[in-house]
Amino acid sequence: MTKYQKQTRLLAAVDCIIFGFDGQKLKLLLIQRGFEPEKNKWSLMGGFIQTEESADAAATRVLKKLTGLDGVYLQQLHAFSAPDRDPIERTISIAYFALIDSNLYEKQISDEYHPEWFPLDKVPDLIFDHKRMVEMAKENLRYKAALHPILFELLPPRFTLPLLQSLFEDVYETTFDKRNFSRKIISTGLLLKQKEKDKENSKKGAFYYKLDKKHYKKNFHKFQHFIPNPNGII
Amino acid sequence: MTKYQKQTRLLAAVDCIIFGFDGQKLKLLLIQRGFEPEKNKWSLMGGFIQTEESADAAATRVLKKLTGLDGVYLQQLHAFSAPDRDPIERTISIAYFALIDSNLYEKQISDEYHPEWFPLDKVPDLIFDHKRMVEMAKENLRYKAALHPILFELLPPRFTLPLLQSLFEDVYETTFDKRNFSRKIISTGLLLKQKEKDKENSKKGAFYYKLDKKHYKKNFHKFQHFIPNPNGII
DNA sequence: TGAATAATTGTCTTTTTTACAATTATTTTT
DNA sequence: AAAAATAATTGTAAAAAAGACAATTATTCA
Repeated sequence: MTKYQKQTRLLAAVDCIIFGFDGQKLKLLLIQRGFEPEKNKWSLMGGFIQTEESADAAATRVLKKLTGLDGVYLQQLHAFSAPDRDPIERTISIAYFALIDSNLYEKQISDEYHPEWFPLDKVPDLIFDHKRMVEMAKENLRYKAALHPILFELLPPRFTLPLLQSLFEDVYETTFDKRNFSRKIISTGLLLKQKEKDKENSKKGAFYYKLDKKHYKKNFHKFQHFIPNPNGII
Repeated sequence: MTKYQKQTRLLAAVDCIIFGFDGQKLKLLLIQRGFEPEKNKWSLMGGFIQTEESADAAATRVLKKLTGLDGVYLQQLHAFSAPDRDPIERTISIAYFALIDSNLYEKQISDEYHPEWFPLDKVPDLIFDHKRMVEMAKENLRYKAALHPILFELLPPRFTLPLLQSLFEDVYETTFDKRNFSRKIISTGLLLKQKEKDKENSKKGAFYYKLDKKHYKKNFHKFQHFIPNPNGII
């Protein structure tokens, strides 16, 4: 069989922009790079794509290695490929972003990397083009979360409306009217009201809600805008 | 300096999903692959990323090689990386999609590839995972065009409302009410009505419109949905 | 002059969005 | 036990956007 003889081979990596919400602020999980170049500088968690591994599989592996978590929301963001982005050797990096409930994350699992959570407005200098990756991920998160119910991935299974609203407000750096917010959220039909209340954060207590998984999957791709029904679903 | 000694190097390519509109139908520009494996099978136009070239640059180069066109709308779609996607040797492909006015394209430029335009509902079998790339590009085009004024990239500088509507109808495989469509389009403030009419396609003639470039750039990123103003612009 | 053709335009109804504040449940304090 | 404090919950009216629906207009051709 022929081969693609004359072409350049190069390294391929993945990097993960890991968003987490601790109930207060949206944060980013960063590590201290464990090897040269730029050893001990802050960095996104990443890794090289292995011989028999897709980029998706590599990102899943890398994410699990750092957080210990499976089944996390993870999606490809963008491939970064400037020839000089890694000074040692040409490397293409496929960036992914992940959304996790940061309460599930246990630091102990990967102490090897000295991971830390940073609020989005206090992200330190990052190696290579990781700053740009983070910027793009933030932009994409806002874009996507305006149309799809993905921010729930950052919350525990049971959450209150005030908590949900504070998450949205943090993501979009704005405030919403409580009445309008709850009406809009409830009208999506995605939430199931629970009988129990969270009594930890207020005297009156706030009802818990859960996602209605059936409607969640069915409605995930829905959106309306210029085109009333872009996917022909309704 | 250290090197990333133990890692696998692999091939990196780009593939272009080229959409064109000829005034009637949205079409896809495909080529007949010029080398083994799968020689003479239908394929997306693609090429390997060169040593000193980013993926964006490679996609631009490849697109120009086939169409002769510069300054075309081109955006990264997704990186495809299944280990066995190319049977000869492991290759990651970064897919891009392009939007061109197919009247600008001249077949002669690249007769080497025997390129042909195919309506979207008559796309032949394609090599490797190119079918999947096309599916994803169609989906992404619909998604994005519902929120951003990118379909204009498929039209000549002057176009009529009936032509614009037929393009939207073709992209979304549906029909729109003429009155509501024009009201909505005009209300974006993106169009400048011209004094001349197109008299070729009807007795009455239809007024030409042009894009208002200033508003186009300013409003490109705007959209409204769940979040009234996700980018804090207004 | 009339018929044919396709572009252009208007209104009413329904739905969605927005702006805005009083009431309720519970705990803490007096 | 009553009152105060705190935060959650709920309603309504006005404005804007979307949707349904058909008559009129400009032009060419017979």
